[in-house]
Amino acid sequence: MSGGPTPGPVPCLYVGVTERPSGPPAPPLLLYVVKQLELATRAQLDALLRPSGITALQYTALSVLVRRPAMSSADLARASFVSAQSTSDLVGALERRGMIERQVDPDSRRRMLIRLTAEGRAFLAEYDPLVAQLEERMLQELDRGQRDALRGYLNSCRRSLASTEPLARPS
Amino acid sequence: MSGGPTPGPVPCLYVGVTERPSGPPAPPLLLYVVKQLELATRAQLDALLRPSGITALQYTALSVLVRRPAMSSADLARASFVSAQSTSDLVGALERRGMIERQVDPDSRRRMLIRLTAEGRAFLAEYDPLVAQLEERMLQELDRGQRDALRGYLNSCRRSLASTEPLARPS
DNA sequence: CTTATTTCAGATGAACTGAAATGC
DNA sequence: CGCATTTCAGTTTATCTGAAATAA
Repeated sequence: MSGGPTPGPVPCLYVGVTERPSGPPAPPLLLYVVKQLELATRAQLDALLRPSGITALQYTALSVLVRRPAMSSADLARASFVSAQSTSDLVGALERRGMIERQVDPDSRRRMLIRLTAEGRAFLAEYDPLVAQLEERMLQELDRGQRDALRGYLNSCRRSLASTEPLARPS
Repeated sequence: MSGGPTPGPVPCLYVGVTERPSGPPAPPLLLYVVKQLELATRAQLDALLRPSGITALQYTALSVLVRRPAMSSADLARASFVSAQSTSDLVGALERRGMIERQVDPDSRRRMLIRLTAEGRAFLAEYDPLVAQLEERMLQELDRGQRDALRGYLNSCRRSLASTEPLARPS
């Protein structure tokens, strides 16, 4: 607080999210809109994948790993903005499911490099069209230029948040 | 799968996320980029709010409630793409913290209408500048027109996903 | 000795489903 | 009775922190 208790009437503030004296109401924070969208996409991706027993998180991890062979669990953590402990669990689950296999990095016997198995690739091949369809549905109102712009803006936001944050070390 | 086991070499697929024969690698799914951005924002919002004991989720709920007085818990659930049970917990926590108070809807004695308390408004007033600063940092590379475009695209995506989904009933 | 990677154990937050009570 | 709202109880998923073992 900054100016005392102000117990009775509403303190009238002119910034961000709190109330304004008149005029158009403040739009929701983009932070909030992003969260909502993530919630909606995850719910639908989960529903889509439920019969397979693979979670949305595991699927997105596979979709990253297929493009970047020979990552370690720690690499994946850095790429995903989460702790190494979190990805360790995730990678363990995918390994038990036979979707990936790991072998010791010849350059460092402490690291385990991840590779998709044939089963993992087959799984992605099976679900890829459905996921692409979900993404298409999400983007249905946007043309090609708008989609590219959206991608660029989202990456810009991610980069800006990562730049001053210790969680995101770009390896 | 569609054409057999293909055990040895990698099945070569031309859609979405799986590998292509050559050319530029497929960009990450926007679904994934959105998730990453949400993770980054929530981590930072949580860090920012940690001293207050209010979670990022609780804060965003307050930021919605300040703009929409006299909502019920069920209204908030519909506005947030989550189940009524989830918001019930959230609203209960905010009530115990003294941020909101509820009173029976005169039009329906089953409904409880939510109002921010003076304490809740003071809390938002205190943290609003910090949250606005976080949002500003996220958007630092984007000019006004790009920010408006981003907001519009995100809302379009959310709408498109909601339109065919039973979770989102527009009240 | 320090650092990075992996992993185990426990805690927490935040969603879900199912079920029950209440009011319209 | 049917439907909406709230809430209780239990479960699941996905993060976190702390701590330990291993390797460079």
